[in-house]
Amino acid sequence: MTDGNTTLKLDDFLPYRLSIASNRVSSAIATAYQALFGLRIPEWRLVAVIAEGQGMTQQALGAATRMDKVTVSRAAIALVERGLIARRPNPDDQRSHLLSLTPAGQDLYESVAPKALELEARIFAGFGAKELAAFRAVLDRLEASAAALDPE
Amino acid sequence: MTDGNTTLKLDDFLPYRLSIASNRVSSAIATAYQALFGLRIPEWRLVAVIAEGQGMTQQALGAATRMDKVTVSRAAIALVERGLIARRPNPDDQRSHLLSLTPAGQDLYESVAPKALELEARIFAGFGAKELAAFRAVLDRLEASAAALDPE
DNA sequence: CTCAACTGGTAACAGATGAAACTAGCTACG
DNA sequence: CGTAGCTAGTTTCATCTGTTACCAGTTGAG
Repeated sequence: MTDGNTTLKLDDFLPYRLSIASNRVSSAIATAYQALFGLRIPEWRLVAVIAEGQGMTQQALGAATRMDKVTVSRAAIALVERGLIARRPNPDDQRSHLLSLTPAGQDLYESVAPKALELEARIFAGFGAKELAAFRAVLDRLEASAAALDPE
Repeated sequence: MTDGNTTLKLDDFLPYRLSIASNRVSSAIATAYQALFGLRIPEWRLVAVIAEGQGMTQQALGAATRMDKVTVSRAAIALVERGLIARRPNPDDQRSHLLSLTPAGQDLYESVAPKALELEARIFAGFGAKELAAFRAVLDRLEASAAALDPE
């Protein structure tokens, strides 16, 4: 070491670790979904949320999935094209549609969901319940505090 | 609830939470670096690693930062253009260069590093040391187990 | 009414990122 | 040596994601 100043080991920098870990996990999941169901992450997220609450607008879906409205729009179009979701006109607002799963979409969801849980279990295997709960809690607070800093 | 089947609340799905939190944090950091120093994340990562170990090849930098060699190449070119790093020929291998910080790069690093730590502190404010250590440990194991699943 | 400001959704555009193709240099084995 | 196969780095191309611009429809003030 030739410098006598502030040093920052990248490996000790938490935002970096977080980013790496998250990218690895996302990539593993994306690969699996793509291979198993031909779904990309935004599409799968939409399916999951619509399955819990049929008849939502894209607006609501964007809020629920934290995705941009553009991303939601594209995913929705792709899912309609594949016959996995259907759009009903919204009687309260001509501009928007209410999205719900078609029978095919419902079927897909029912095979995707267990697979998702299994994948999650495999990735998070070897962690204790308390450990995971703590991890989740940190993520939640982190999400809030980072959002507060970034006025985007 | 009208279905009697497996349900998966997206909000309970850890990979999703992880991805959201990570994106928020990365975005906050990217915004800050861009505004303060005109650096993008890959560039800043390179600076940080080169500062710890001058005279590395891009190959080595890629391994250290977990970034693609293309990303490293682009970041290196951008940093050279700005006069923040210099490339020396590698006497052992004509194909590769050894990268090190210029005085300007060193200066920049010395003002970036404290700022980075401060940002990290702010984002992770309100967490206990033990909590953070546990969080870090989970990230580490996660990184490994996700990488193992994704043969990419 | 009707006009201005606003919102849901899409399209067009731009930036970031990774995979594949390519170039130049290295290494090994005949 | 010389040629086949490999590696460091760059370029090219496709893909993903978000910002901006835009259109149709809605709401509220007058």
